[in-house]
Amino acid sequence: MPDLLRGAIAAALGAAGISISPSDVPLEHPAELKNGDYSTSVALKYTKEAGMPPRTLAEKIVAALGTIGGVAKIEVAGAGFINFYLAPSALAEAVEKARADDKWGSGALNARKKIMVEYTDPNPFKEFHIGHLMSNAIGESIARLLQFSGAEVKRANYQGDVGPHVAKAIWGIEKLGLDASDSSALGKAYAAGSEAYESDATAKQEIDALNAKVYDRADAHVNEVYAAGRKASLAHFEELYKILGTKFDHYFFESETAPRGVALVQAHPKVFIQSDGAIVYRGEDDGLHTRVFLTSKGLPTYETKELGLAELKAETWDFDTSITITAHEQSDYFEVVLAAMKKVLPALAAKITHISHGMMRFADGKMSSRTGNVITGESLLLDLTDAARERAKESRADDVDALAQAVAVAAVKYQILKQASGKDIIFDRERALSLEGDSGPYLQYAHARAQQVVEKAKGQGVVAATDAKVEPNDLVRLLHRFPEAVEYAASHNEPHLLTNYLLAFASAFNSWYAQVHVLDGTSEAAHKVALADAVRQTLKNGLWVLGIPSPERM
RNA sequence: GCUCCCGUGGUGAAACGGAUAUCACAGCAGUCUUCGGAACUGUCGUUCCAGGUUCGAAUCCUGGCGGGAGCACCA
Repeated sequence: MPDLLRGAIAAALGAAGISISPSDVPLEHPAELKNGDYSTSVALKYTKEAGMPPRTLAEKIVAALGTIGGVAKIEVAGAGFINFYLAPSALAEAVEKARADDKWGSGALNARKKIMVEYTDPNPFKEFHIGHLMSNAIGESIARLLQFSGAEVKRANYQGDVGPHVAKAIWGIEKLGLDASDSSALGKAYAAGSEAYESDATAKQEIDALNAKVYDRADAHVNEVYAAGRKASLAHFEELYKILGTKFDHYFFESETAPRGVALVQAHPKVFIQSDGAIVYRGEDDGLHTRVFLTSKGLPTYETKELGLAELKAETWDFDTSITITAHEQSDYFEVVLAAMKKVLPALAAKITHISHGMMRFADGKMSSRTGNVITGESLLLDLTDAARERAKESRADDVDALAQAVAVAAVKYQILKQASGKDIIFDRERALSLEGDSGPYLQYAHARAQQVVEKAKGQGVVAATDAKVEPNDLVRLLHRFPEAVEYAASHNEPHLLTNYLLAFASAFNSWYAQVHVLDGTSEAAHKVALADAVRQTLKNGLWVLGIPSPERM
């Protein structure tokens, strides 16, 4: 429909002596439903070229448009907008499509593209913190947006299993006599090592020595502790991915990318130069800043490993695009790495893009979990699950724990995905734990209601059927916008654009549901059940794209 | 100091340069066991400041003020 309208409008404008291509026709969904299903501001834009007032030009365009199939009414409104109102039959068709096709709304925007999405990226031996949770929520949703719009997607997770943080954790394990195979002890060990590194010169030397041993793998005991800790950490992360609904296709580790990166750096002595004993890339030539690639001790930094990662990714899968999702604080770093990569791996550098998300900031200073520790992604999820369990006990769900978990995931992901991903999130415990209003559970609840009324209709033998003669309401008009809402979000790699739509849509459903009685025993029930069924499937699709589970009862 | 990002009701957010700036929370007033109240209805209240571009600016440009991030051997 959008393309059809753009073409017709461009042709009508041509009749008024102005020639533009259909793709340049501004066409939008009016924010207010009373202003129609589609609207264009061409008459306002080209009023000068046409040499007539906007409304006069708009009238001329409308006259030239004549009638369009599927459009019931075209009118000039406001300063010179042209509004299009779809015919009941066209909207009824959308309802039927939504019911019949569980892929309804999936498009061809990224058809046949091969895209690798790298996100989450926690570090073994460290805790799964809130930044990882944010990266996971955003990355998973972008991966699904891409999939839903036709792309072949591979999910990648890149983890720092070597480097100073590992040495700090191993030092802590040894000093505190902790068990490396206990994932919950690793966070404590890292904290101890990290603190000692700053305050104790002897400890600093010991940790630096350990770091070298982790890289050269020559010390049998260190290797043993390292292997146990790494294994425990990774197994624990898998439990979290399962709860969050992410299944990675590829895992990359810094222990693999480091040697590749070093080889790349050493092979290009003109690009990576000596400076104060270190090997650096001078980003100033590209308007950036200098960054160290090999330390004066000869060890690779994150920058060098990133080069090796790019090469390793490309060997693993022949992608068209590789997207990396990280926190905003790494944006400048990433630009320098990309600039360097353009010099040594130009073809590959052109395929790599970076999306950054904001930081989680705390509304009231340091945030603590219920155990008094600094809040992590994991503790947040646990706290939310506990809060949700209280509600779940009074629900109609068969499995209270499963529901509590599904609601907790919805609550936390929604918080992250409701706003533009580049912006910081002000974390408010009360708000994050809230299961009402502008929240993930609100969307789930609307879905569960629709699901249950459809099931009940089946039990009563009511056969759903859309009646094209019924005057379309706001709910139907919003439903019709779903495919374009997904495409809009996908084209910007912005899940929040879909979240905003789903909230408005779920809200319209709840209002409608409060006003009408679906199973009222009359002949109109069939039409209403059909609409509820379309809402059910559409919310389910939308929640899937956000990476949020949609329980049938709650 | 330099670079980048951001300033929208009491709070948190939305708005491809378009229509009366939208939504939620909190507040206030209601719906009172309904096909599911994790819901619905009503109400109160907002674009940091000063210029500029435009038929039209929260949005673009310039200059302030305020906040955040980054800027050499961490990731």
